[in-house]
Amino acid sequence: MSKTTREQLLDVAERQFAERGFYGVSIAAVADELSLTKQALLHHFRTKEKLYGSVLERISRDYEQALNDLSGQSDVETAEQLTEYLVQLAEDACRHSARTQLLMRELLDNKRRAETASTWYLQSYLETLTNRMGSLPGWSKVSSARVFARLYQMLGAINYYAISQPTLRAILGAEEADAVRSVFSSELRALLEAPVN
Amino acid sequence: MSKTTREQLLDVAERQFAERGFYGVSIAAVADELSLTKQALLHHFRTKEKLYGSVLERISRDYEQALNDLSGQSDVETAEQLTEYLVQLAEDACRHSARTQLLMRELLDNKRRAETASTWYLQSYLETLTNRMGSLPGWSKVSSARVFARLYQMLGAINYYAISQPTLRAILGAEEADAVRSVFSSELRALLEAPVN
DNA sequence: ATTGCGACTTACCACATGGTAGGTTGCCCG
DNA sequence: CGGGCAACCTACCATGTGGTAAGTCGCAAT
Repeated sequence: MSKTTREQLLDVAERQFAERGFYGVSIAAVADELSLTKQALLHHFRTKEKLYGSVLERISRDYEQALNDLSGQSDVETAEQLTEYLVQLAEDACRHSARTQLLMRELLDNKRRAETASTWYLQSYLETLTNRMGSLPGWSKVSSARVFARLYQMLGAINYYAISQPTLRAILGAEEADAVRSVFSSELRALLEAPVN
Repeated sequence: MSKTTREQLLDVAERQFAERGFYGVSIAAVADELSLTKQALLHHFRTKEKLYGSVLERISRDYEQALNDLSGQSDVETAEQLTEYLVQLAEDACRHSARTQLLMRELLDNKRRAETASTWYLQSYLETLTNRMGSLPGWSKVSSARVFARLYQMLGAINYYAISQPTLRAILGAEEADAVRSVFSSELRALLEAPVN
């Protein structure tokens, strides 16, 4: 059985919002891509804001689930597990760059936007990761601010690189961009071995 | 003597584009903030795209100059100099977060946008930095792809953190956010001491 | 059979947008 | 004094936008 119309609308909206941002997308354009009228879209999502919110909600649900799946695997965390998780995260971020882009846009916009949907999901996600990193052997005696700063630097390195892919391909050329990509994970691992203060 | 109208328009446009993105800003709103009509704005910049381009151009000019200023100071680069430059960059990025936000938005958009203005500036900027990092003692025998990957990770950590400031303040609370900020530079320095492959 | 309802449609509207056309004003230069 | 020009202005317009109103159609339950 194929996807429901609602699901397909969310797919298209997610991609368009990622590419052009909230204001750059018209609901008519989203509906049009499925050969529907915009009123069909408005039937499923009463307003444009609601559509955008649903897209965000779906992403946050997926992320949270992915984190829970990984979380359940073992009680004690080793440095290797966290490292592998972040490496995996980087690869996912590059693969599903649309979602990464959308979340980056949300990060830029949510100062103005009152909705706290993504903020809340980010909150629990960040808390979980921070706690896991803080409970690592080397980090046990470090202040939570330092743990968080370091974690956020890693996330920044990953997400910034992910959304830069098209640009990098343009300014470095395809072969050099591929070369960078092939060593990115290993450089990320090296970063994670940086000394702890 | 005060700034020219054109300069003031660029100031306002820069801030609004940073806050709401290209599509989220109307030229009328920009002009209105200076108690002008939008036709006054259209007199100085013939189209909205041209206005946006001029904003980008001004930023790129400033960045390039800042890099040149630093570049002229000495011929040989030490690891400490590069470190201090990046630390300084991080502080500037947080202080002038509007510009950082605008450039991040441009990075997200320029896949669609044909203008290569920002891409070109990024290109020479990145080349310069990569060369400087590659000529450091520890990095001399490393492939350019690895040098670039590592550099880009640092830039990602810096810029991502800079644009996240408001969100972090919201989810961490003011005091914890300040605590993170006060240790950010020192954690950045630690990152730069990560082992070289 | 009839009712109800979800999934759509066409028709319409108020409004904001980017941009054009054609002034008016004031200042500098000959 | 007078021409020209930069820096604005009012008036206007075509287009696209999000959203409302009211209907059609098919199907499932009563």
